[in-house]
Amino acid sequence: MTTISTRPIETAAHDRLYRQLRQQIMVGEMLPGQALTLRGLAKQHGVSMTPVREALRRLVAEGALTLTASGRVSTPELSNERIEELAALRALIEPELSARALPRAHFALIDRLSAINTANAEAVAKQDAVGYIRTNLDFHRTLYLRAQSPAILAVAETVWLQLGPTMRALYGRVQRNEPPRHHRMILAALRAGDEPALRLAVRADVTNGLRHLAQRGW
Amino acid sequence: MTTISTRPIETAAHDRLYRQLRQQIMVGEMLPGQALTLRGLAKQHGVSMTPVREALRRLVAEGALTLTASGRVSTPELSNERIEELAALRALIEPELSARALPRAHFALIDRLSAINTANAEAVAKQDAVGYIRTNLDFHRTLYLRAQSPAILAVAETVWLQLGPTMRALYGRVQRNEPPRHHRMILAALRAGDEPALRLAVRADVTNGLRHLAQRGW
DNA sequence: TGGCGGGATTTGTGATCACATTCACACGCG
DNA sequence: CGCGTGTGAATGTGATCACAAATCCCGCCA
Repeated sequence: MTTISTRPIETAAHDRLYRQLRQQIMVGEMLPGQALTLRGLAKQHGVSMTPVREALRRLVAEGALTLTASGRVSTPELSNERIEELAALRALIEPELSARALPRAHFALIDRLSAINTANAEAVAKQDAVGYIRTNLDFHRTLYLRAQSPAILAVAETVWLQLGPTMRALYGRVQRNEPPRHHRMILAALRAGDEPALRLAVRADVTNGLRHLAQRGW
Repeated sequence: MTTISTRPIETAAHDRLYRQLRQQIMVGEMLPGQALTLRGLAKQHGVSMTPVREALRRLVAEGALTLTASGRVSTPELSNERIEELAALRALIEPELSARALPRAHFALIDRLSAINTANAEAVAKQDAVGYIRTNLDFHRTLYLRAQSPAILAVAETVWLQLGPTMRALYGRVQRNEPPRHHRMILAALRAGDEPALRLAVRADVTNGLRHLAQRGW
């Protein structure tokens, strides 16, 4: 409407919108079942329906959003079975990523992980659900980036994305009083260079958080 | 242009196009590096650019197609490292799927798997690369469907999709003279109800086919 | 009072157009 | 003869419009 510069120097509008929504979904800023409309998002972001459509289509393809029979999109309300599957995927993939990262995990990385863990503790203290999820995922992503395995990491992030709204709904009501205890075990295994222990710690960390989800009556 | 029925009774145009392209890519009907244009596909399928855009965006999101910096889409030319990662993902995920399917794998299923294997052998005899890939994937999918784990199966299919063009490029030049020998081991393990053997056979089958890919100079 | 029917509104889908960038190819200079 | 360069074609992006289906909501009838 205002500026008709169809291809800005930076990134395309649909791509910016995609990234923004993806981030919001992954860290749990949206609750399960929240509806999104093309015109609503378009007006909200000052663009036309076209880029919104592309961004949503992309997110639906990744499982970040679900599509009703009539084409409406909303954040997913996961069934118990689906949560179990996603937890199983995390338990399969993330130990592998951590093992691949291990040979390249030096002191500087472990220090950064510790710092993220501290920020996580602060989010816990402030009862900040979104902050908790974000720092938790940051912890894992920072470690896995060292694996130099972008394709595997992408799958892991897709799983996180699908769990985003559900994680928020859970962590929003479960009273937490400390950061994940398994994070310390992960750090210890990294320092020791102990791959079996690392795999176990990562698997425990990943399945522990999600065990609670499936137990509640979703 | 002709029929202005924006929402047909069946499925949306972009969805039909998506499925068709996805199938073509997965079974290796397209070679790596093949370029796809919006207007070209639109004209080819008798629709406007809009549904084509959505179908392509979706396929790109799934990794079935890659996006150049200027927004052009083409089938991926995978690096050695990426092939290794995708093979590792298959090796992680598919044994799990087979193990989940095992308790529900009765005679009827094993018979169907044998039939698919026979069709696979015919494809080998006819030097039909696409037929080989299709029956091979059918073998795996038919087994995994019994796992009743749609989220995990979806991830596996996404991996297959990413490997599609590359598999074609490989199987098109490697002379095969028999169906995968591991398929018989899978069937034997299913009949015996032996989960460890099944996991091993599936892992071997999955990594065996792709080991050749990484060895060639991609 | 509760469910149901019908009209108004909302919403997704597809087509078409304008525009800027990118690509391809051939021409011309060194 | 090789290589950069410029021009025209091809391509992706975004906006806008028309249309039909889905949804919502309010009033009516049992």
